[in-house]
Amino acid sequence: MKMHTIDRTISELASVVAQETGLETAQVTILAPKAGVDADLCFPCFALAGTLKKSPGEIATDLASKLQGKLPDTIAKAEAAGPYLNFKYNWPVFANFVFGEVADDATYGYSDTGKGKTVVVDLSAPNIAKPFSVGHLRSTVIGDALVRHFRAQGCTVIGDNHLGDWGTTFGKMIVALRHWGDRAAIEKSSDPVSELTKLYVRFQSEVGSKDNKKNRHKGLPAQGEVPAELEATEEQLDVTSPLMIEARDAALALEQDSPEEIALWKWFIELSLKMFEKIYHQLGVKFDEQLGESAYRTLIPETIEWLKDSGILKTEPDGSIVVPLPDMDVRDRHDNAFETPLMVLKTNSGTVYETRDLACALYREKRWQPAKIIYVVGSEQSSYFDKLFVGLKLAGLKADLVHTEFGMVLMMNPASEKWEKMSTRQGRVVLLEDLLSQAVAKAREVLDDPERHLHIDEGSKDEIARIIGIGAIKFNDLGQARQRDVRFDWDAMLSLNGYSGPYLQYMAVRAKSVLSKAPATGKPDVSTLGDKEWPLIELVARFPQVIARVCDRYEPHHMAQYLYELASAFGSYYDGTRIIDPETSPELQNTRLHLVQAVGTVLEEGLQLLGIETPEKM
RNA sequence: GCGCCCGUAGCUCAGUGGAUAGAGUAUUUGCUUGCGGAGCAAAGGGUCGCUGGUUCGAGUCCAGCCGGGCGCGCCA
Repeated sequence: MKMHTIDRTISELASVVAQETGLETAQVTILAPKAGVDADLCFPCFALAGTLKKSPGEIATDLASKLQGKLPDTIAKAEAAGPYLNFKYNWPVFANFVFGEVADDATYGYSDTGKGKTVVVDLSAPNIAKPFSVGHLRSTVIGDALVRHFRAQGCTVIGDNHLGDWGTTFGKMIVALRHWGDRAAIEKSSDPVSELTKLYVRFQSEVGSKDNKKNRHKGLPAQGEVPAELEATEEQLDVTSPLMIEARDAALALEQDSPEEIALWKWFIELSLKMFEKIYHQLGVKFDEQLGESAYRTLIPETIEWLKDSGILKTEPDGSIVVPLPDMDVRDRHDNAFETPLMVLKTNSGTVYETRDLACALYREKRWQPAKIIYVVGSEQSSYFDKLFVGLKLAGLKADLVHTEFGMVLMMNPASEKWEKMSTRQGRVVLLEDLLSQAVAKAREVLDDPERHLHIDEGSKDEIARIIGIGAIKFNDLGQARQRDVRFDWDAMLSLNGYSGPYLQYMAVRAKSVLSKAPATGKPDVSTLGDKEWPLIELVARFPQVIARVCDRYEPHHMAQYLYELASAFGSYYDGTRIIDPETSPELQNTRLHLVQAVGTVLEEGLQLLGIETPEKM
């Protein structure tokens, strides 16, 4: 198995420390010291005090002398600093290995730890006939970054855009179109999808709410006195209203392949896909599969059989079929009992989201035998996924199931002065199209600024502005931990400075610019380097660990943070050190150019892993 | 009511049970005869929501409160 210098160093250190202390190698944790500490790696000795009956300080001193002569080639010395055993790199040796790795390999940082494993990433998943929301943008951007990172670990990755193209929604759409719609007018409209959305919204408000279920525990008034902002949300629909019954029947007709309903459904899809493709093109995101929920409907009978054979199905008195989780003594990942069953078939024997997700998982298992299926879906669905995963495990699915949940996008409500969910009805909403085009326009403004005297020809400005603007938006999302709710802020979203995509792109472009004036040649001579360069070498060496960490925790923001640290260190170095300088020795200049190349490579590669492109100039 | 997520600088956020809690932004001040200033250097700014507990050691783990968000069968 391929092992990078930094991992090899740490594992060799752990092994010699283990030998001297009697610990298992796995128990020895070699850490990176805090910033400001004069050491490169360390081993805290506190935990040994009990078993060795000595103070941590004594242990550290003892170990420092015992390890003399047994240290890895990349470590120059071990010394005690209070209760810590600190290690310092043998920089020239360490740097030589790192330079070798960056140069010899077109894919520095990649590993083969995931070789032979298939990972399915379920991402993006916009809904047909609805706007492409900012929430789906999050899923797209985070999912795409995960796809790329797992690929870098050697996994076979299937990025699957699980389109929301089936279900009762389409019954609602069909009913709405029949009652209030005009097909020809929609076709002619400049934005057909938003016309469809209007029909959907009208359906929701016509049906209205029944018992204001959502607020039943909060002591708010019931129907008739419901505050306007709580009206007609998805959860409050009166499921017994005539329109709802008509919609469920239309959805059932669709499931039974009724030609009229199928034709309308196909038309909705056609209109929506046109819009989606435009967005994906602009974002630079591609999928390996784009199977919507509808793709799994032929598998429904087989799925029901599968569940039945596992003996976990139960028919309820109302005729619906469920997996009765509360009766089965199963627990969710937090060890909580379930309160409601997993719905499999509705009273009218139609399918629900759950049915199609069960079928989908079965399909994926059969087709790819994945080691993991990763669902990149908002955190509001986490208890749903708890149920689904338990159902799938009960039925015998082998793959590890992971819900990489992310927070929702909140907007400031000026009335309440609180961060709240976006609301179309209150006009407190940001359309994705506006977001993307404003970001690109802002980048373009900078490119057109005459004071910057950039040497960029007009013809390539559009593409560069797209790369920068989209980079800003993607980084804004990927730069922070995904679990948190995102507070939408135009300034932060469009920021081109500081902790931002364009800053990283800018540093990568600067590195390229230096190299275009003086390319690195031959081999670096690390004996010429000094204290100014070692921190950059150390950062470059850490890159493989960061990729592993992102995959380990499904958290792309670790890559974002690392790249910022690297870019920032390079920025300082660049400012304080003249790289192309006739007064430095040719060996030193050339070695520095190799360093610039290594930094540039990692920046560009790291951005690539986040799905962010690097322009040639900016 | 039950469950999950979140609470760290004015604002937006990082933070592997380990050494003096860090960035961006905003504010203030410097830096360009130079490889690109979308930059660099520096200053000020903290009761890590509160109270207990576990631990040699807690922003991090546990419990209970407080505050915000989300969810709790035939929507997706």
